[in-house]
Amino acid sequence: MSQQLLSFIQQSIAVSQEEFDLILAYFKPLKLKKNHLLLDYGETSQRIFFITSGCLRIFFINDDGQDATRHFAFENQMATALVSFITREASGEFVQAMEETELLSITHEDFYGLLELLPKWEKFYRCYLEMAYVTSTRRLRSFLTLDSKEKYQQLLQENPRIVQRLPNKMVASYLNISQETLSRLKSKV
Amino acid sequence: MSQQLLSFIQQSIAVSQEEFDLILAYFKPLKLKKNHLLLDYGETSQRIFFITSGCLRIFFINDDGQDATRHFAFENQMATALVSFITREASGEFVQAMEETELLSITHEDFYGLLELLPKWEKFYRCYLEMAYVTSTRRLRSFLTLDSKEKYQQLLQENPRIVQRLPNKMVASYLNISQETLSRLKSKV
DNA sequence: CGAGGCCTTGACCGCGGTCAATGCCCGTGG
DNA sequence: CCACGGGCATTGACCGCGGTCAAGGCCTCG
Repeated sequence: MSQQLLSFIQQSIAVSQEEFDLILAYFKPLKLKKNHLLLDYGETSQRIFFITSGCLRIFFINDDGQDATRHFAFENQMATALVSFITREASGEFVQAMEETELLSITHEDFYGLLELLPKWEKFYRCYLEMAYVTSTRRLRSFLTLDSKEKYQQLLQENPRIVQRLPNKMVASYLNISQETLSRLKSKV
Repeated sequence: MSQQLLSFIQQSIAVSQEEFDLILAYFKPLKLKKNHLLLDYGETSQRIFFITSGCLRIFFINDDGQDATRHFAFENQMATALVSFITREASGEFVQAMEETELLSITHEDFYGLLELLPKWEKFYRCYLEMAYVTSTRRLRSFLTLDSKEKYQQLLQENPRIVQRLPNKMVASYLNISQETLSRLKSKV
């Protein structure tokens, strides 16, 4: 598990063994059952998670009680309700385990503490934010320019794992279309 | 003009006069006429801009030739086609001056060079990315959970400047609704 | 074996887009 | 200074994508 985290970090920065030990000390392992809610509406996101196995889902719920999925994160990815994590305000996002999931979690305080302690952690976080921003903007673009069929086809091409691994209901929520529409789309192609 | 940039930087980090002189040396002033296209489709975003007066618009064009506005940036804000700026890939986004606009521009090379030269520039950029991410995700959320009327009302509340200062056509493009729909919405409320 | 959740399919409908006509404002040139 | 033309806003008529509601079948898990 810690090996996975090391590899993930080394995608952005080089760290020595001592530096990694320092970092790792702040991460606590956690094991979740399927459907466990890690963060509820109105709570402030106090931790960021590195997933070693399983899958997390980050989603909104709108006024009618419909949910809209903002993001799926799988093993070897980092995730949280990032807006609340950054702003320290109550979250409009939920975080939930889609499967039995194992992760390493670090608190906001320790994470930002590392930014002071270890200058290269700034770079690590910056790289993470760059990727998160790129992902978010690509997603924004797909909603601004594609119809539901095109969104589904793009998802199949760029992120087939989501379609393969998760129930239709969740895929529909990710594309922001109804389950029925997704079902009809699939039967056509 | 340089005073505006200094204030902007000092919102995230404290800089000495020498540090600011070092930074400022990389920024070149530029004056644009209304409608000038700063970045065209397929070009790679080579510069990031600090606006001292005027307004920039960052937008996509979809297959039917319709445009969808991702962002408006006004005086005392920084902007660019950030995805292309980060990834160094050809941009799917356009950047255009909405009004006569004056700005300070720095190249990608110099901007990333400063990250090495000046450790606190990492923090400045990180804070900028945090804000950009929060803005982008809030916007994503509004598309995932609101209908056109709600989007317009939210815009009126959170960013009235856009409605006051820009033509309807541009406001509609920002909300990703047709000009006609926006016109009907306005006449009702 | 029963119950509940998920997927599929059909019928219906409403939001918002498209097309078209008209009016208004404004910049440009004769 | 006025005449003209082009871009923008408004309004009406129409329509299609995709949502909602409902019924039925299937699979999973207790």
